[in-house]
Amino acid sequence: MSKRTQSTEEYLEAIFKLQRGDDPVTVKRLADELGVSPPSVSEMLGRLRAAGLLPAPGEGGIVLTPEGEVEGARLVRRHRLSERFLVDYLDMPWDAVHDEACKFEHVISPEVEARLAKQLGDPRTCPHGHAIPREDGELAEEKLRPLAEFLPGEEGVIGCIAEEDGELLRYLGSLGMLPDTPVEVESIAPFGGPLLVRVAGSQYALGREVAGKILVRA
Amino acid sequence: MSKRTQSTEEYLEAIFKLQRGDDPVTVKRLADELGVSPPSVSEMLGRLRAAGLLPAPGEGGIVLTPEGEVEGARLVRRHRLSERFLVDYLDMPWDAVHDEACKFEHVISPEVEARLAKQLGDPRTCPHGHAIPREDGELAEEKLRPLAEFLPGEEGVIGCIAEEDGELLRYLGSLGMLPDTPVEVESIAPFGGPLLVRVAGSQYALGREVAGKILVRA
DNA sequence: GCCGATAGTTAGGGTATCCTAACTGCGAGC
DNA sequence: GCTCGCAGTTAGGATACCCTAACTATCGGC
Repeated sequence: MSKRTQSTEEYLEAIFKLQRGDDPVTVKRLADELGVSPPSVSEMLGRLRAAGLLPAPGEGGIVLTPEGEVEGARLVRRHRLSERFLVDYLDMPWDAVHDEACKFEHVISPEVEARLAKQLGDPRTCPHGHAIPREDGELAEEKLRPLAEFLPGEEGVIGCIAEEDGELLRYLGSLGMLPDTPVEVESIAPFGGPLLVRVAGSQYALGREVAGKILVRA
Repeated sequence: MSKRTQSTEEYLEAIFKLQRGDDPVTVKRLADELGVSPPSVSEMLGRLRAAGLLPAPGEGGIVLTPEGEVEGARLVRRHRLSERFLVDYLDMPWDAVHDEACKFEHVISPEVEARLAKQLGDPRTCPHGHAIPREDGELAEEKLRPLAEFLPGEEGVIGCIAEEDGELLRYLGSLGMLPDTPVEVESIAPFGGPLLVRVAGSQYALGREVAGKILVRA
């Protein structure tokens, strides 16, 4: 009733994360997210339904049951705690920890999870700024706006980076654009051109694409 | 050429460990060690041979190739480093860490391994006293004698406990019989009876079975 | 020198996971 | 209102595990 395979956990987590977005969760999106084929997803959804993690047969789209929700949150919690651990204790660069944490999240028992959280000082966010769900699955989300939507003159504080790709994180890190850093949009070039932003006294030109990944507390 | 499944790694590690004993490694012993059936072992041995971790087809019994040897040592290293981490950083009891470490050892990358070792102060042994192989696979083993072979009046210092069962470890822990603790055999009851040992000023009666699991530096 | 026990392998299945190819079914546009 | 395209499922197959049952082969006695 409770030992999930690693694969099962990966699907659970992916559904949980997609579910928090605005768009409905589809087979296609899951397949893309997990890098598998649509039939593989269909098949696994069947197993998840059988396990009571998704509502039984026909209806309601792909939405986790309360049980699935809790387990998904738990996995996200372990993932983000692992990232914090890798950065805070092992001193790894923030752009390298996502992939490692993907493996760790599946081997952390409740006991280890609890001790790890305590030892890390019960962190509220991962190194990329995402909130860490609580043990009971509660996830306090702030409403954030992509920097790309800011108007010239607006300012805010970086909340999180909506991207786990190491390349981008390395780039942003080199600019000092980490969570909790104040930013201001100074001007925006027309025709989809770059944004001129000011960070810690320096000025940088950011493409719209990149600016869309930077979520800011207004 | 280099991504092993978890199962493969478990076999590798088991062969590595059995290989350091005096008896030859057999299908039967592996099956017992891993809790699987002999045919499953045969099958996996075929895969290990195909992967170059065991010598090719017919000859030489079950002995790892140099490559297999290094990978096996590496897994043992990760396992024991994990145990140290769980005890030293997360404060877990020494009798609970083996099972957790069995899971961790498969998700630790070379990068994480190196940082973990450094952060823990490059420990030489696991919490149960077993030597931790070096990165290159070198494993410095001391020659130890089971306490059960000691004669009355002999003394020594506990080297390691040859058992990962939590029950026994909990018991020994409660007696203060941890690695690096001095012990003396005071007398031995005849007819396979218990040994009377002195540890840190207290006297305990240990069954032969238990005393055989306590390996001591003479 | 044959006999039974034991180790090991072969044969035949089962599950979980993945894939590609082919089919279904629904809505958008003309 | 028909058709094309895309999402999703079904069908069929592969691989890595694991198992039990049955066969082989080998070794210690007598």
